[in-house]
Amino acid sequence: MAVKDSVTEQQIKDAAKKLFFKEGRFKATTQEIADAAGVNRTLVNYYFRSRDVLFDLVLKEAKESMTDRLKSSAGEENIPFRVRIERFIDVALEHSFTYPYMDVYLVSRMNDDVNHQNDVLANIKKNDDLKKFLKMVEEEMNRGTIEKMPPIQFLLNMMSLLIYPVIVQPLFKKILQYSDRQYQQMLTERKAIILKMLMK
Amino acid sequence: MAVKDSVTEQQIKDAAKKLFFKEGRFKATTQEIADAAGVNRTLVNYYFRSRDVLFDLVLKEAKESMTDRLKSSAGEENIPFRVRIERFIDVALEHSFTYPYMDVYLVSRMNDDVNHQNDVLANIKKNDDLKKFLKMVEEEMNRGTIEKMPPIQFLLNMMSLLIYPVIVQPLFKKILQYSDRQYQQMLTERKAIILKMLMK
DNA sequence: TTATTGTTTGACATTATTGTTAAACAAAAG
DNA sequence: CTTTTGTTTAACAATAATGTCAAACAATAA
Repeated sequence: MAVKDSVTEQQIKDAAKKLFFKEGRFKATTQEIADAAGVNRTLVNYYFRSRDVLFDLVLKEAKESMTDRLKSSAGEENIPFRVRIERFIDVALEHSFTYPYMDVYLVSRMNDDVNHQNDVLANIKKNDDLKKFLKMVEEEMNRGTIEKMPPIQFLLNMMSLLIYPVIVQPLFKKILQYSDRQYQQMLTERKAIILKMLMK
Repeated sequence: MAVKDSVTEQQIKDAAKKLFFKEGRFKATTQEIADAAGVNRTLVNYYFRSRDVLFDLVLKEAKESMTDRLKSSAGEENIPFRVRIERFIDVALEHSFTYPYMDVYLVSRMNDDVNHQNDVLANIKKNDDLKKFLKMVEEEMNRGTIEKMPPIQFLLNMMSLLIYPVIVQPLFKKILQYSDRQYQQMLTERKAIILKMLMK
């Protein structure tokens, strides 16, 4: 038995994630992924059976990463709502610096999946954290610290303000002639702006 | 000479647009496009030389459609800023009902292009309407009707609040168990909400 | 040492899709 | 009527990527 155990398997998955989420190379072939992992191409088939299985696995982990981020804002502790939102913004920004292309990968693939009846989306609905968060939002509206509206609209606003600028990063960087550094700086500036827009 | 002139060419382009922007089938093959247009597959090559030429053409038109929408808000007429924003929201919402997948197609393709050094993005920067719009935003901030911030952040906020919910439509429809009709309804409700968030 | 087990590799088969070409076709012009 | 021009078609070639398989390999267990 080799010492490596399943190091190779992890290397392949990590290489795929790096290509997708850090470099935005969504059309990477198995050959390119194998090269990035420094292994033979057929090992992708050996460990994951098929390209699609690997891709769906990576997509699943991206999806989980997203719900985890929401969890960080809806978590159990008894902290003020404003702090929750701040925490969510911090987590989301930090995440977008590490994986600038994950969100756009998600929306692209979700779209494909709806057409291809994959069930990657299937188990999303049973999301208790979402319900919990929406309930907190409603309470906060009754308390008067945020504008009254259907709670789902508050969630949409928050996600929009945070994630859209990350998704359109390639486009806007070109339009504004910003460097990576400058764009990140601008995203960071958004924390205060977003907070002001969300809270009264 | 055939009576049809270049009807076929238009049929193919329209079929591609329909598949991409209305149905979200971004991975459509030339065969599928030809089928949707009701013509022989090789006519795609006859009229457009290659698949990529057709795809880039369609992308270019989508890009123009986007800048046109911005123009509708930065246009010459001397109308109040608030009305401009209202008009932009109306145009954007209407557009999203007709072509629900155009925005996500844009961000997906932009991303590919950055990696593939296509120059579809090349001529975007010379966008006078953008500058004009940002200038108006700045004036409005001095007038005190909108919160002070770097004007580009105002633009980002507006685009985010409008377009993100359209981009994540497939995902959110699933999560919320909404029908097309319900989701559209929710998007329409956003007009008042977005206006309130953008203007003091 | 030699089985055994899991891993890695290269050669090959398969598949899917695009692009090319020459011939058939249709309609108007000469 | 036949020539010309542009359009359409089917057959074929080229390409690129995935997936399979048997053999080679490495390391431990027997």
